Amino acid sequence: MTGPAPIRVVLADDERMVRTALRAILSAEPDLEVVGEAATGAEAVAVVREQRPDVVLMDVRMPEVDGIRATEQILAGLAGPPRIVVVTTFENDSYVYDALRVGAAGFLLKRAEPDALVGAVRLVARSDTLLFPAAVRALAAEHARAGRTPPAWVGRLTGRESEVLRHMAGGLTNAEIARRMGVGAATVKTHVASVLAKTDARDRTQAVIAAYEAGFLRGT
Amino acid sequence: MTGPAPIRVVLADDERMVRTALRAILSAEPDLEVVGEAATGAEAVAVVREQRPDVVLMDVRMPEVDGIRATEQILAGLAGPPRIVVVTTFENDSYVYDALRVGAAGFLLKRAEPDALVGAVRLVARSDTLLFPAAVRALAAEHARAGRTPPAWVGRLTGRESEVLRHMAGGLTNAEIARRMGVGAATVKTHVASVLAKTDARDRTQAVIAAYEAGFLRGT
DNA sequence: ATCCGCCTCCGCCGTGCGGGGGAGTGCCGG
DNA sequence: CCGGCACTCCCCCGCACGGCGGAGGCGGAT
Repeated sequence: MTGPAPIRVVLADDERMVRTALRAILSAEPDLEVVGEAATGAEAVAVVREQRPDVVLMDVRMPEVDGIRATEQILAGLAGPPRIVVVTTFENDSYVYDALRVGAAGFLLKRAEPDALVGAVRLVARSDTLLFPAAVRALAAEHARAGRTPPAWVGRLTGRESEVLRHMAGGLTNAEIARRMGVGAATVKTHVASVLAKTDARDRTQAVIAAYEAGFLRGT
Repeated sequence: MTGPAPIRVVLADDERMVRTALRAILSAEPDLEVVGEAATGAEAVAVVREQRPDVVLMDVRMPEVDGIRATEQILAGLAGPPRIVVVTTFENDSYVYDALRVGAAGFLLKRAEPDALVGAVRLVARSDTLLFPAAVRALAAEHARAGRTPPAWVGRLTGRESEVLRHMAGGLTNAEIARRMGVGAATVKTHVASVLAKTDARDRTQAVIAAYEAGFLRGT
């Protein structure tokens, strides 16, 4: 039942006390083994390169090279890179996005229960699962807001009108749109007028704003 | 050491075989207890209301009421709602965003290892941790793209110019901006001209586009 | 003391833009 | 068969817009 090969973990945090605490928590588990520690980002990269751990617990705030950059370097430079769990103190830390961007496997709060910590380490070591706290909900909520119900006018636009609106949002003048669409300038004016009416805009600027707000330009 | 109260789990999936498999996996763990099953979203809501579980494993695709809507209803209607882990088959499922939006505590793939599954259940039951597969990386990457390096001109704008650009992006005419800022129309024209020059735009529409593209309106 | 950036304003001028009409063509569906 | 819709194009008009040049005050930096 017990895997003979323990999960090898490296700790990266500038505060010695935090490292000690983490080590104490993880060492209590028979299937976890702390194989290295680092106090700076640069050190973390070196230790990981040397120890080849399965999981890295990486603090975001560290002198010289921060945890994000260190994560980036580790994942970029190694063949079989470890799973990196970014650790931070505050929930509304904007680092979550950075952590995700650079390919961190997870994101944990320092205030998390020890149980959650060891559980997280086991999880990222064994599967392609990411761990994220409530902050991610904010991200998702924002995304949901951006992709919310498109206004009714989007569906009412005819093919030509949509095309014209797209060109308007590209910053083209009526004459340029006419040239690109192979029609007369007067025709474009008609379409623009229709777009303005349907978007309830009084000028092309407001129409373009409406297009952006509605996420009308998705699919570029 | 062992908590006497097991984690109560409800399974919601339209395929009987999946439910059986999940039940088998979870029942093998002494600290987990499957207290109910549901084959539709509506059923899931009813079962949860009755059983008050700690965790719900919710399939996204279900007849009548899908898992997302069911999650929404459960979290909206109950006082002490359970943690809901949304389960799906495919990784690039757009449901991740929906799951996050409606407040699901986690997101798991059916192809995940049994170990990961039980680990996930324990984790969401005990802590405020979210579980997400690689699909979230795409979300983050998109967010990173949207929040990429702001163009140089953003920093070059003076206070007044920024204010004017913000109003332009609000769809106001020069006269309206002048009124709102308590200055003369000529002054606004000057600022607009500066903005156009710095944003390399030839008209206000292009300037507004630049503002949107640069994420200049963040903080609204 | 000097310079420079920012903010404030003033004119003039050309034009792209938007509002208001009208009008002809095809196509689809009742 | 005819009405409705989308697409095409035309006219005129008023004006907000943007380009140009100029000017004065005010504060911080050198």
